[in-house]
Amino acid sequence: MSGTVAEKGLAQSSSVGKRRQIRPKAERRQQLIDATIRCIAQHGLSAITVQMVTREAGLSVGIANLHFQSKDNLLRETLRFVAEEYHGGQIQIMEGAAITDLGERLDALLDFQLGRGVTQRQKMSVWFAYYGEAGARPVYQKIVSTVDRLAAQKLEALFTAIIAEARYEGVDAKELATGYSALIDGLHLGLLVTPRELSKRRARAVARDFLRRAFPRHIH
Amino acid sequence: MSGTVAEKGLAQSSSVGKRRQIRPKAERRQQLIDATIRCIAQHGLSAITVQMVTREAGLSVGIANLHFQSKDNLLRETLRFVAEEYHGGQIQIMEGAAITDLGERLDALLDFQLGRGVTQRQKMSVWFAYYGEAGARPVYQKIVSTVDRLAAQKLEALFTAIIAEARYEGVDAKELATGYSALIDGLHLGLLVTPRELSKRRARAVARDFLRRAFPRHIH
DNA sequence: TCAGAATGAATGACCGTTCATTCCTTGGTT
DNA sequence: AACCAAGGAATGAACGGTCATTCATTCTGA
Repeated sequence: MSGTVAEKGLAQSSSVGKRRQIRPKAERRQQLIDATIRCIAQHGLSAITVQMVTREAGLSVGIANLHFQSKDNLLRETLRFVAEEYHGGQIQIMEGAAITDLGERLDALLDFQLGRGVTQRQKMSVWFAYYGEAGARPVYQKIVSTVDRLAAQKLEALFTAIIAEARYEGVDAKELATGYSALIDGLHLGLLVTPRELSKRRARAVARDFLRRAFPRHIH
Repeated sequence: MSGTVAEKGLAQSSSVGKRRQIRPKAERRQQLIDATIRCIAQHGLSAITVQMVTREAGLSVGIANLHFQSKDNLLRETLRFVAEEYHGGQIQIMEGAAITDLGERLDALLDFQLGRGVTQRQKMSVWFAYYGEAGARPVYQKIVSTVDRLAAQKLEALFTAIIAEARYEGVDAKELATGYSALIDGLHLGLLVTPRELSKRRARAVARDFLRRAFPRHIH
């Protein structure tokens, strides 16, 4: 078990090399945020400790307060990172010039939202851990709703374009966008809490079904 | 401020009457569970302490361990209570003999799921606080998925009956039930995290729209 | 050589849990 | 009716453990 290879284990967690390294501030911050994400996924937001996070990052305790001033701030910045990553990915798809066909764009969005990257237990755990605290912590609420609003606007714009293109009738883009977003959130929750009942495959089918019902001429 | 009236404030939290009272075990347990719900909603699951809960209940610290053995167990039992309350309400509507018309039954279900009782910030906060920890705590996952499965079966049965009644075609009851449940969960999340963006009225409209699209002859 | 990044033992605050003690409540006795 | 134990529900000071944070010290890299 004592390998002479593998100097840096998964994210330098169990490095035997004791030699102290000096790295740029931005890099250390990201390193700590990544470790925080892994810890939240494994132990939950309520069980997390600074010792746990810094050990996971392969660094000393004091480093957390050196770069983030407080544990509270580290958690806030971690949420900001996760939120921007998720919503940034969505917006990239919705604004990207690579795809011109609106139906394909919808497909790409669904693939992203229920694909490998996002639906890892790790990511979803973190996501909902913060949602759970949002009711009691206005700061979290604000971070999430800021990025959320932007993504919601882009989605509504996409739906509006689709409706115009195929002249769908009796469909309200805004209401549909709200429904679709809620559906995706609910499916993520299902994947997290009842993975036995809901497979990724089925989640995709359910979301696709929702879109097909709304835009039959775009989704097959 | 020193009222001679109002002996029992909101749930005996700030009672000046120091006189010790002895009450049946079941009543004390419920009293503590109620206080726990209020505390989770206000401070979040990760900030909760036994002192906080027992003070909210207007009792002494030791009482929590007397009736629940440990804080962990108190939290578990609180989740069980909330989960059974919510799913019990749903099942009552879906099994109740009072309503015979299937469309009305659907309406009643939607009213319950997005109505006053369930969509209080308090209830939703608690609900998602536990969901947030479910990724890291198998016990929570199990409690939720147990009651969830039963409700999902009843919902699927209701949808199957509706489909049979009006001979809807190209609709899968199971898939639709999964989608509807996810939609409701997602809307609850929206009401909790972005109440500015999503009003209860709009949440109802969105859910109703989903049902109308699936069962046009039952929902108007 | 030295600015400042990184360390980790030390500190004080707070948490869950315990249990010796207090004091209702009940039901049997006078 | 009045009284009195006995049983056990309720209390809260005390305890051991853990946590976030600090800062004197060490060490690195330019």
